[in-house]
Amino acid sequence: MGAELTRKRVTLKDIAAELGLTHPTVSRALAGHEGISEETRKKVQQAARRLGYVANSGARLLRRGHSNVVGLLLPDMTNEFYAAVAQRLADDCARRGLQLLLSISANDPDRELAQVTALLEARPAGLIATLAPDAHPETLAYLAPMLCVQFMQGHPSLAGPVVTVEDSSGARKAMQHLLDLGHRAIAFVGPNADTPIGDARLRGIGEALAAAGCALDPDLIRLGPSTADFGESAVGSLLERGVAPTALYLSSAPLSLGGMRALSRRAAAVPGDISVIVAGGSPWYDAWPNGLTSVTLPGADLAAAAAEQLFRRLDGDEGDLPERLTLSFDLIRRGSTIPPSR
Amino acid sequence: MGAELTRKRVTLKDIAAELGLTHPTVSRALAGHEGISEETRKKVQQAARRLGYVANSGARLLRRGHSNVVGLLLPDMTNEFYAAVAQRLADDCARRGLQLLLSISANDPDRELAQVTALLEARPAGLIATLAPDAHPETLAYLAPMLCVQFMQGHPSLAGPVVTVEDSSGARKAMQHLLDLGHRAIAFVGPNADTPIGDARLRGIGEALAAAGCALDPDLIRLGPSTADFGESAVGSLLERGVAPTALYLSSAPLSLGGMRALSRRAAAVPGDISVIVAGGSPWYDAWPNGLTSVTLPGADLAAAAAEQLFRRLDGDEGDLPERLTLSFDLIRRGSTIPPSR
DNA sequence: GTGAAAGCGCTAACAT
DNA sequence: ATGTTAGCGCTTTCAC
Repeated sequence: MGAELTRKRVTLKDIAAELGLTHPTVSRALAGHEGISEETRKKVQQAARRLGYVANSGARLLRRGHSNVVGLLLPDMTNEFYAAVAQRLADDCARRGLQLLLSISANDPDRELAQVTALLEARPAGLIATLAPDAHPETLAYLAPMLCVQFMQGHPSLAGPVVTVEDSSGARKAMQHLLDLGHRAIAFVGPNADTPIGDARLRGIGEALAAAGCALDPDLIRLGPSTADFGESAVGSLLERGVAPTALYLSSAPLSLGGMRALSRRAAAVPGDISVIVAGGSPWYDAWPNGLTSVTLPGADLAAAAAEQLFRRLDGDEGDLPERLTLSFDLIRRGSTIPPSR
Repeated sequence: MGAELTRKRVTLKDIAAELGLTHPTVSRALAGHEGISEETRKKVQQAARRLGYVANSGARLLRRGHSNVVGLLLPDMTNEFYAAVAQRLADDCARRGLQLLLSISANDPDRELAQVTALLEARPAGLIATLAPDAHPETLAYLAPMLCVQFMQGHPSLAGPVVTVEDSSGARKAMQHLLDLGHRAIAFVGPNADTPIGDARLRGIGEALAAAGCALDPDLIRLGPSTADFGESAVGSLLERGVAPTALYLSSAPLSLGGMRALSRRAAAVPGDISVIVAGGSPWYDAWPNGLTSVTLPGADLAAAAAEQLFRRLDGDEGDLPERLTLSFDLIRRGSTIPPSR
C-alpha cells in the first residue's frame, strides 16, 4: 500500500479491475473460500494489500444482517472493576475478530435506553450489559429479541444468560474473617438496604453473625448511598462513638475509599487502632502500609465467563452451558486485619 | 413498541406500508427534514415507536460513506488514566450522538495494526488514538487519510491534531518541590531513557536540579521498564544503599505502585523515613495515611480537549484551533513530602 | 408535500 | 474455478 492510497476508498471492484477479475471472486479469495485457485488467492491478497483495501463493514452488515460488533453497556468506566472487565472483554473479542462498541449508562435509565437503541443500530452479534436495577421496561423490550448476556444485574423479566455474583458471599466472608479473629464490636458500612445489593450484603453479615452466635448491633451499622462521601461521614460518626468498634467492614469500593479517607484524616492506625476490611480490587491495597485485607470481585474471571457465554452461543454450541452463572467474592487477607487488642 | 416486535427487524418500508406512505417519506420524517407535514411527521414517529423501529447503521453508512462511530485506540484500560479518558470520551460522544468503538493495543505494534484496520472497517467519522512509539509505518499509512486525533503520543510522521502533555513538566515540578523542601539526596525511578517519555523525564529532573545549582547523582537514579516489578526492585535497591536517600520520586503509575509496595514490605515510614512523590491520579492517594503527594495527568481534561479537536473538525469549524495542544502535569501536594530530617 | 428511482459495497445463489 | 445477478436498508436527486 502507499502511493495508490487515495481519497476515495478502495473497493472489491477496484481490486477486481486491477486483476481482470470480478468482485465476487475477489470477495471469495479474501474470505478464504474453497474453490479459488491458489494463484488467484495470492494475487488478490497482494493487490488488496498494495491498494490499501479495507473492507466496508456497513456493506457487510447490510448483506449479512448482523455485524461483527459486540455491544458493551457498563455503568461506569472509572470504576476499576468495570475497567478490568472492559479490558478482558476487549482482549477476548479481539482474539475472535470482534469489535467492542462501548456505551456508558451512568446507571441512568434514560441514558441507558438511548445507549441501547444506539447499540442496536449497529446490529451487534451480541451484547454484554450491566443494566440499571430500575431499567425502563422499554429497554428490556428492545433487548429481549437479542443475544444479550446480562452482567452483574440479572433482570428477572429478561430471559437469557446471566453472569453474576453471589452478593451476600462477600459480606459473609468478611464478617466470618473478623469473627474468626475474635472481633465482636464490628462496624459495617454498606449500601442502602432498599437496593438488591445492599439487602444481600446486610443478609450476608446477618448470616455470619448468626453462625457465630452473635447479634447484630444496629448502632454499629451505617447504611447509605454507595459514595465516598457517605463512607467518609459514616466512618467519622463511628469513630466518634463512646466506644469505638475494634473492626470495620467497608462493603463497596466507593465506601471503602471514603472510609479510609476518614481514618487517614483522623490519623487512626490500621490495624493498631482498628482492623479494616475494604471492598474492591485496587492494586494499591497490596502496596498500602501493612496491606489492606479486601473482599474483591474477580473482574477478569467474570468478564471471561460472560465472553464465553456469548461466544458459545454465537457458535451455536451452548449444549452444556448453564443459563445462569454465579461466581462469588474472594477474601484476600493482608495486614489490615488482626485480632482485637481490647 | 411491544407486541409487534418480531424476529425480523422493522425497516422504513414496514413503517411506510403501515401508513400508506413510501419509505423515503418516512426517512425524511424521522430525520426531521423540511417539507414534511406536521401531521405525517407525528404519525411516522408514533408508528416507528409502536413497531420498535431501530435504524440500520450499516445501510446508513453504505449510503453516507461514513458512520457515526468514533474509533478509540488506547494501550490499556486497567490504567486508571486511560479509563478516565475513555469515560470522558464516552460522555462527550454520547452527547453528540456518536458511538465509541473501543480497541486496546497493549502497546503491541502488531496488535495495534490489526486493531486500526478493524476500526477503519467501520468507516469511523474520526479516531482518537494513542499510538505506540514504535508503531508500524503501515499503521501510520492507514491513519494518514483519516481524521485522527493523536493522544499522548504525537507521531512526527503523522499529520493532524495532537493532544499531548509536556512530558518533562511533571518531573521538573516534582524535583522542584523536593528541592524547595530542602532535599538534596533525591532518588529518581523512571522509565528507560531510550523512550521519548523516559528521556523527557530525565531531562525534567536535570533542569530542576540545574536551576537549584545541584548535580545529578547517577547512583540515585534507577531507569528501567515502566512496570510495578521494576519499581519494587529499584526502590528495594535504593533502600539498601549505605546512606538512604531522603526523598524519592516515582515517575510513572506502575513504578509508583511497585515502589510503594517495596516501602510497605520494608516498613519504611512515609514521610518519616523518606519523603515520596508518586505519579498518577488514583483517588487512593488522598485516602493514604498522611496522603501521597503526586504528579498527575489531567485525564478528563486531556480527553475533553481531544474530543473538542475531533468535533470541531467534524463541524468544519477549526479556524482558531491549534494543531497541537500541550497540557502539563499537576503537582498535588499531600502529606508524603516534608523537609528532610537529616 | 410526497413518490419514483438509483446506488452505496458486499456476499450468497445460481449459472457456466 | 470463476462470472452473473440480485438484494440487503437507507438517503438523495429528481420529478410531480
